[in-house]
Amino acid sequence: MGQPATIKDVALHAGCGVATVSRVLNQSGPASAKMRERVLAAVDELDFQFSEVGRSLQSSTTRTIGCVVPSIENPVYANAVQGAQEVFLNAGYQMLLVCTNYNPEIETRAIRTLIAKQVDGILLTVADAQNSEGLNLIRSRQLPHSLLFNEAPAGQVSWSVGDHAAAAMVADVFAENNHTYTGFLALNFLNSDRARQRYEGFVERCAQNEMARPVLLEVDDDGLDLTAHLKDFLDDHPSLTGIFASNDFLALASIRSARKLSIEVPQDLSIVGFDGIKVGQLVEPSLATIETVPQALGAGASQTILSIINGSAPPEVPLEEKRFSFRAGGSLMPLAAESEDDGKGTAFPPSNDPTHQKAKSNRRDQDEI
Amino acid sequence: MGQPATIKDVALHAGCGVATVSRVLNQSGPASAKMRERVLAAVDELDFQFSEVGRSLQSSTTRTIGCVVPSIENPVYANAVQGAQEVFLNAGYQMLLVCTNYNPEIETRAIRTLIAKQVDGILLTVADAQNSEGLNLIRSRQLPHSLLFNEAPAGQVSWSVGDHAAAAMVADVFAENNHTYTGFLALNFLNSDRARQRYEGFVERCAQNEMARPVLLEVDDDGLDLTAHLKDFLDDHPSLTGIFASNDFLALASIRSARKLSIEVPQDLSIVGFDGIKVGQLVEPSLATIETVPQALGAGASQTILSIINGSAPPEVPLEEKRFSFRAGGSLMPLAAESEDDGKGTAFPPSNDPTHQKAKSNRRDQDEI
DNA sequence: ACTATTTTTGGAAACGTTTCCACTATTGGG
DNA sequence: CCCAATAGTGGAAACGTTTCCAAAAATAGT
Repeated sequence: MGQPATIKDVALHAGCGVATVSRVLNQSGPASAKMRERVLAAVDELDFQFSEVGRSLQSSTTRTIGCVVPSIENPVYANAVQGAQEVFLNAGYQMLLVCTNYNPEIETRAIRTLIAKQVDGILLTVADAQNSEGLNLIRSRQLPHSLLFNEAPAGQVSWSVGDHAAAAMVADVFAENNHTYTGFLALNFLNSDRARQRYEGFVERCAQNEMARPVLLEVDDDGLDLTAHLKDFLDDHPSLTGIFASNDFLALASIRSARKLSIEVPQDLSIVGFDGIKVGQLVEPSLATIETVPQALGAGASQTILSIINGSAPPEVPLEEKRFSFRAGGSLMPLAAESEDDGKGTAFPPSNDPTHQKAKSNRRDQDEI
Repeated sequence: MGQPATIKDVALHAGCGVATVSRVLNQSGPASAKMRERVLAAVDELDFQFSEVGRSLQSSTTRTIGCVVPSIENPVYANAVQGAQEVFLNAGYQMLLVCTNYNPEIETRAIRTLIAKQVDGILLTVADAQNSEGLNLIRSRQLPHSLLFNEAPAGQVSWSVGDHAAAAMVADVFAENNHTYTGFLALNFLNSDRARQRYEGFVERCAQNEMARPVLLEVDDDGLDLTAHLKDFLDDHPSLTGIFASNDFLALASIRSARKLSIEVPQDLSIVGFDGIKVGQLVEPSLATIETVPQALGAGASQTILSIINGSAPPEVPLEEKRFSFRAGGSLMPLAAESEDDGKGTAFPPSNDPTHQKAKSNRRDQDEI
């Protein structure tokens, strides 16, 4: 058995024309019982399976979707990709995955190749949605696509967390807990429009809350040795009481580094993360963070692509409050109010805010231990 | 601009035959300077790109590799997939990814589709390597492939951790730390031959070390509420001093649950994980675990496939000691020796074992805090 | 200038499908 | 028993490439 059998082999074996084989197997036309019988027997005999390549050429459809993300080591993307691939698989599509490692060059090349492979659609997270060569290629070919995690430039759909608003919520949380001097810890600031949007949202809302302008600490490598950076940073800014880390790993690494520097979290320093990865709830202190729903976003974006393909109505992007929420945790501690009304009132979030209800119960959960 | 341009359009535009266009663009034959000029101009004009589908049909090669893994929510698989995809991308291959969710049925169907799509090779982690329908399909078609994380049945290559031996090493570590009564905490025992092999390796080596037979605690859901399970388990087996969790998440969840039950880790109960995920080092207590190198395994398995394809010598699977090592952590504590030589000698691993050197330094690292 | 060579060129087949269309059996009605 | 429908069948074109091969054009050698 050298080369895999083709439809011609089957036809020969069954003593009929290829058209008949096609009709029988696809049930796309009439066929007598005997013919059906013989064809099926031949198929069995030869272990025949259609070549999707031949089919694709003829139908100019590949039932394949491209998926371009920075990296799946980040559980946020991993979850999103998993959600997407599940939707695609159920719809009979396969997914070509490319990780760009936040490298715009790889991004562009990958998109080129995907187009050449004639994917039926592309799901993508680009480094910079405002300025992505690949995205332009996709647009100019009118290929069905959806952005994921990027805010869309114009009135286009995109399945993103709402980084700006989510970061603003963190500023609010800090404010409610009487933190005034905060820092923003960023990784990959240059190559990620997400990080920038979080920063902007945070800075803006801090200003509105009459807090000091957050100090930016940018780290470049993904290692775990934040200690030196953190030390310098805190030495330079001794009045800092809270740090907003642009993702949960960074937040956990900060907690670890702080511990090494004999800085207690949350007593000496509060830390809030972003993403809401699973382990954040398993650690001690548990991580206060913005909880997001990457799998849902991935699934939604996939459905958007599918509906563009088959012309049905695309799903609505959920409201922002469905896309993120604040998850309280032991890494954030209220500061004693230094003015205004009763200290306790502001120290704990008001109970009429559902978002914070969760926060509260979580905190109690912890105190039990 | 309706349909994308084909080579015929280019030929028409350039006023030449399609063969000439093909030659110019592929640099696969002679072409005069003027011709080259004209063709290139036409390509530019029409924004032409070759259709890989047409090419695939003609070359019976797709430059696509299938990748089948249980899930990429698990960082072990995510890392492996990432490593693999990088190797493939560098070699000019794209990767079709399917997550099976540990479901053998999806696994089989996915492999069928991949074969139909004429992938040039398949990288896969199956639920059960001894008994995988999909794997048989691949074998019978002699499709280049490599197993990942599964131990290969016969003398076939497979890039696996060496679960049996790694689990045995955990038994040794428990023994060295004077733990005699241990438990094995498993998730997905039924659907994963890896978990079973770890269990076997652990049980066997425990016997050799004259420890009690480990008690098996099987949990089914992936949630975080291990508390009830753990309580029942420890009530049933009060003499237990150590638990080997079949992955790090389970280990972290156990620590959390123990804390809720007012059981101190490691003072009252030692816990060892498996996989060596990044966060294990960020938490307190840090997680004692088997550290593995999933990315390297993914990359190696990919290279194996590539060399099968182009007939070059496949890379050697690294020795077991390169594939896993014990990483010490605060979640494991030596028990006071109840007999034999000086307590301290067995309490800490012997220093002539390189594996444990690392362990030791890690532990010191922690004590510093 | 005319042949012998070399360099360029384009037509056509092949890859594995689907589908249109024409053709051949089969059936039913008179 | 014959003709008109109808059901079943197969040939061929098309999808977008590459590549073989023959033809054409350019060059070189007398």
